[in-house]
Amino acid sequence: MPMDAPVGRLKRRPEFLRVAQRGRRFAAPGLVLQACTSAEAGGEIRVGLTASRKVGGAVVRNRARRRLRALVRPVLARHGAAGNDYVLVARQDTATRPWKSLVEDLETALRRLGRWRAKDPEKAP
RNA sequence: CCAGACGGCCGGACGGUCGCUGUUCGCCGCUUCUCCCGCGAGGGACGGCGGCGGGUGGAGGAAAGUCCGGGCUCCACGGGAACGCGGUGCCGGGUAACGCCCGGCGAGGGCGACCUCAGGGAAAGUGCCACAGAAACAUACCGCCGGCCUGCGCCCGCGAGGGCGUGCCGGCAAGGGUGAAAUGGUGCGGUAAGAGCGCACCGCGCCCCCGGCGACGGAGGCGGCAGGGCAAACCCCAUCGGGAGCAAGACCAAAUAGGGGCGACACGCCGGCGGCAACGCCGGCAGGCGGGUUCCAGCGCCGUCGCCCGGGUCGGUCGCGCGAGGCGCUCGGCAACGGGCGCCCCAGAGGAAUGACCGUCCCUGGCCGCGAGGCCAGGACAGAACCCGGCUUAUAGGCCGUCUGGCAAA
RNA sequence: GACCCCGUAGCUCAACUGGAUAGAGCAUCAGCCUUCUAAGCUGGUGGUUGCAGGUUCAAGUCCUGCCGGGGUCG
Repeated sequence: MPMDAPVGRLKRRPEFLRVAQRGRRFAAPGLVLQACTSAEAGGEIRVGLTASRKVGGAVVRNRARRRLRALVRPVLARHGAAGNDYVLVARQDTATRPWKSLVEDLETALRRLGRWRAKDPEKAP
């Protein structure tokens, strides 16, 4: 069983701004990932979710944010490097994109930002 | 069967794997205050927090727009009235209340079922009615008629006389023309020409009677028209309204700064003010502290430490889910709605949960196939933020009931 | 949560107290000028006045309900 990192939440506006300004970002078709090393995070990883009004009405925004949250446990907590703050930004296609594509979007985003963690934890030091 | 009118209802269904959250039960761990037992170490009770497991609940008919009406909370206010401002406006009911709903009246539209609209006052006053037109609320452009008449001019005629134009005085408002609108409409009589001048019918106003709680409807008589439109122009009349809003409001309460109290230690000099005094306040000097060190000058600060109190910010808790509550039956009422009885508890988040993914089924469309069927798309409008009653707006598709007009059959 | 303001030609703005073909500048089109272009001159096109109802003889203007922008306060 892979070791899932404990997941914290980003809630306040300064935390989002810090990740946006000091971190790296990668834009996939279904989502945008921003990542930033964080001393406050410690051994866990912290995640923030964002869906702006550009994405759609309240219903569409809620759906996009819920799908992004559903991505956190099976992908980000399992494969994301600990000690980082992540921000997942919803795009216009987030609510309608096929689920498999959305998973691949997040995986390639983690790889491109150098935050990919191997699936098998026993081989890691 | 076709076309249509009105009213009501639903707002995909089932299953699986992972999650979030409220509540409840059990077990485990930690634990402040309070209470109980114990000399004590400690144990227990009620709670609180965390974890695990089980049960159970978890977006809408519009949750939306914020257009009205309330509950609730705080503020203001002795009561009432007047003024101002804002809303509402046929009548009668319903309701906690409403600008909402129901039933009825009136006007307009539709073959019809039905739909749409709305108070009174223009004789309380002010104002506006462009252009056109003579004139828009007071009048006469063209016109019609009479008189002066033997006026004047022209023409016709042998003549008597006649015609046309024109001047003055007077009568009329029928016709023409303008306009959205021109002083009731149609017909007959009447007249020099006309006119409600007279008459009949219709309209209008007043009076009276009948029906109705009423808006109003109907019948009769009288008056002869008593005098245009706009009050979603100002206004008058009637009636309603104190202001703010859950970020209301209440409670708990870090760090820092500042305020107050108590205790310990420290506490010089001069001047002024108050006071009997203890003493307090102010100003100056001295003193102490502040730059890596020393001196001088300048600047800033002024008892020090400890404990406590109150206000208050971040933060947290409550407000916050039993209510003008749902569902069923029944009674009264044409209905809106109300009464009675029984059953039920039905979201409470906090950057913000109520879901993510997969499968089967159900609709709709396209393609393939002779066919059974298969494949691929799509399934509306839209997300609670203190809560109710309405209104308005958005909405794929479907279901039910009543009624109207046709066609066909019996 | 409580409010306010604005929507007029492709763009920027007018239209008095309701009054009749909704104006102006830039842009655009055509012509003149020039060897050509620009500038200049002349003329033209271009509007469901955000939408739907209502009041009125008449609505960009008044009333009601929507739609879309922008802004204020706590």
